[in-house]
Amino acid sequence: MPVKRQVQLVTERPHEWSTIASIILSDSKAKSAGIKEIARALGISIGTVDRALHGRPGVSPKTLSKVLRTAESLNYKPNLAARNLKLNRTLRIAVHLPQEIASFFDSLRDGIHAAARNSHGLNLQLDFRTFPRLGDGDVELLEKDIGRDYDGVIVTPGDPVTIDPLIRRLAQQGAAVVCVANDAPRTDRIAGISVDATASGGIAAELLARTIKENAFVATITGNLSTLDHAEKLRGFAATLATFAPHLTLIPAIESHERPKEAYQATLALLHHSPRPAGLYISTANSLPVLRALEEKKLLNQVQIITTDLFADLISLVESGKILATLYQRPFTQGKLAFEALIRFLLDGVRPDASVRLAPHIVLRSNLPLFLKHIHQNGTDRSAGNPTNRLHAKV
Amino acid sequence: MPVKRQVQLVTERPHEWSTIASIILSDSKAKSAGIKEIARALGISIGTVDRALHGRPGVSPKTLSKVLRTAESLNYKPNLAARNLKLNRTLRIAVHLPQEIASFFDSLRDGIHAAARNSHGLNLQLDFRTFPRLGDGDVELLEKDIGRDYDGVIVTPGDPVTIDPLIRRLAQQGAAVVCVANDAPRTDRIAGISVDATASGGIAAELLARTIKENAFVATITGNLSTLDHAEKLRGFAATLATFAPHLTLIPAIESHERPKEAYQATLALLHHSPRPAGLYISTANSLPVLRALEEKKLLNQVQIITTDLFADLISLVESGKILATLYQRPFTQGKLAFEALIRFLLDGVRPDASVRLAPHIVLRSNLPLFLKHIHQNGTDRSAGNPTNRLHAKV
DNA sequence: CCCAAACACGTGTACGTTACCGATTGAACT
DNA sequence: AGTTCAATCGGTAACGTACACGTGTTTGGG
Repeated sequence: MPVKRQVQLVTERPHEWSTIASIILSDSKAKSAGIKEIARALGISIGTVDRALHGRPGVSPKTLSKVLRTAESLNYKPNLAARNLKLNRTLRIAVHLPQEIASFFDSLRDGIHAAARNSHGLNLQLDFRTFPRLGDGDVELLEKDIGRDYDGVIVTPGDPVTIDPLIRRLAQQGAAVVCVANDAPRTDRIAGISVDATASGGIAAELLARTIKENAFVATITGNLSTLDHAEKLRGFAATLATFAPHLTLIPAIESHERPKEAYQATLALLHHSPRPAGLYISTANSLPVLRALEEKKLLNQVQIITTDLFADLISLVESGKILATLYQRPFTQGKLAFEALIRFLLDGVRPDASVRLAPHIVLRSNLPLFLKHIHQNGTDRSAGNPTNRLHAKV
Repeated sequence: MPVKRQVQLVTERPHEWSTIASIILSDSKAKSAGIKEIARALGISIGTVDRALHGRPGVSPKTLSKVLRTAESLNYKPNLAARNLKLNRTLRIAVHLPQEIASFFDSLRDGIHAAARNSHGLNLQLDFRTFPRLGDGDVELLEKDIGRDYDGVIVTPGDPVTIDPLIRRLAQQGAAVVCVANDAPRTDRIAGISVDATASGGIAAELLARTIKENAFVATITGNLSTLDHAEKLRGFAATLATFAPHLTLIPAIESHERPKEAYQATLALLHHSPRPAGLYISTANSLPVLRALEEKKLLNQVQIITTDLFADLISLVESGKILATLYQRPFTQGKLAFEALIRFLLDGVRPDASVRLAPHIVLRSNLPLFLKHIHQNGTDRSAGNPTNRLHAKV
């Protein structure tokens, strides 16, 4: 059963909790006392102390202040184990992620699992919901969970027009919503965890600028400029280019709309541009059609390429130097941070930073091996190996 | 009071715990039962069930197997809150870190704090020990803690000759030791968390190789080649250079022994090398004397520089492009991971990977802003602001 | 002045688990 | 047969907290 009321109560009285938090982390010299000790110290009953500490009615102002004072002086620290036992709260959390781009979202799920594993001593119910892809089935699935009284929801918002109202309804209903991999800033979500898209574009531009020394053209291939993430990447790219790389000229962005064929043909068209671009920034994870076109034209070694994210097919291209760098968006970390922020809010009432922007990892040939252990192989191994093994492998 | 016996017991019987872990993370459909339900189902007492589940003596083999079977079928999941309440275990953990290089180790401490904050529902005692610098006071401090019966110790090992025996004694005594920032592989530490030094060197070489196009010399300035970390960085640097950058020639490494004056003068001497090196990799965090020498000779813009770590004085140099990149060793993450691994071992008996090698962050001009929030200002603000604020600011 | 309402506070129970003390059994030995 | 003793198991207190409920005290209005 969910614990709405309790959670809200906690949220309403943050001062008590922040005090407690600091006490927990304080020096070990101070022995922490329980509710019983402070009752005995004041010669009153533990019931009164309990009411006073929780701001419940039925306690006179004098005793209230006395209790609070001696609680402070005795270094009162609530025994969370006892509290959890008594309340028998089980946090219910739903996770809505797409199936598509498995290399990304499987790692993200792993990150959530890893964080959940670390939350000892509280029993939680984690419901993973999977829909085919962003914009395809996500709305229906999320709608179903609205009435289910979840304590928290982790979600990757796709189209703001359809998803934002749902998030607002969830929040209004009392659920804490954390966005991951993409943000929905115009909603009541308590946090959005994602990679800093502007910085991603900036890094791509800086790397190209440092690699290409002569005057040249550079191009970008993106997914969909209507999504915030892709637009910001492009803005960051263009801005850094304009500021620090006057010798590079930017060709207008090409949208692939995440369709392989369109990406492939747009790339072929791009290569006919005169003069041919010397650098290329592919800001969507769907880079394979683009790379295939380049390969067929034997231009993989002529054009400096920056890609996005990391998956099996990219590895050899980075190893061989055909890709200058790829910007890894750290899905594992994103999932872990999202879960931690959610739990911390639900349990301690601490509001996380509204938007957490991670630094993408710059994957080069020389540090590539460090990232391979995070990479999922092709989807087929999903059934092989028992769950325990998979979890333990991802420490 | 420490919980040695309990912990060891758990470690001896990992099968039970891994089963439980998988149950916790399993689908929500399966309702989890308590010790009471399984006792009732078998018509025996909860005392017997408890003994059976924990492998304690006094249970006949038949009932033992019966209990284990029905525990499995009923999806038994121990209520950790109740367990913690009853046992009233308080984990005692000591953290031994140097004072020096505050920008690094303060962040590391913050990471430990952040992870500790996330461990809800268990009361732990965190004792931070601080000594002046590696090799100066660390041995004495660690020796004092050997008899104190800690459950776990996080330590940055300096000189293996003096520290390794202490770690061995700690481990033999029952404490779980996690090394951080530097490893002590020839001991019984359960894990070592650090940045992949070989990759760091490789990245530095690759960045220089991609930036410097013509035939040239490159140099390295390191701290102390006798420490594993610095030696590995240099090996990685030389290896990548040899493999991928035939146009760059490596000047023999210069050791600063972490002494500013020595570093300064060695740099001046280096700049008289003919031809003057076009690239420089400073693999120690003590890069300021080197940079000062370069500045005085007006060569900051002539030489491509890769530094190590990130602190206040480096920021403007990265911003202005005088430093090509700095390799950030992510102390916050190191501390967080070290603590998480330790807790997971103590509570669940899960042995972490013996050595975790993090990927360093490549900090360029374009992604520098993303890292500034982790950077501590100059030491003076340490006293300002109450602890609560500092903790909450570092979400 | 009295009764009741409002208020202040104490008491008791339950949460699930562990640790401990007895109770019961059965076998071995005197 | 009586005694001892180990093996096996049941029963229960206690961990610290939350909350419902009961008791005692003050207040206010008729």
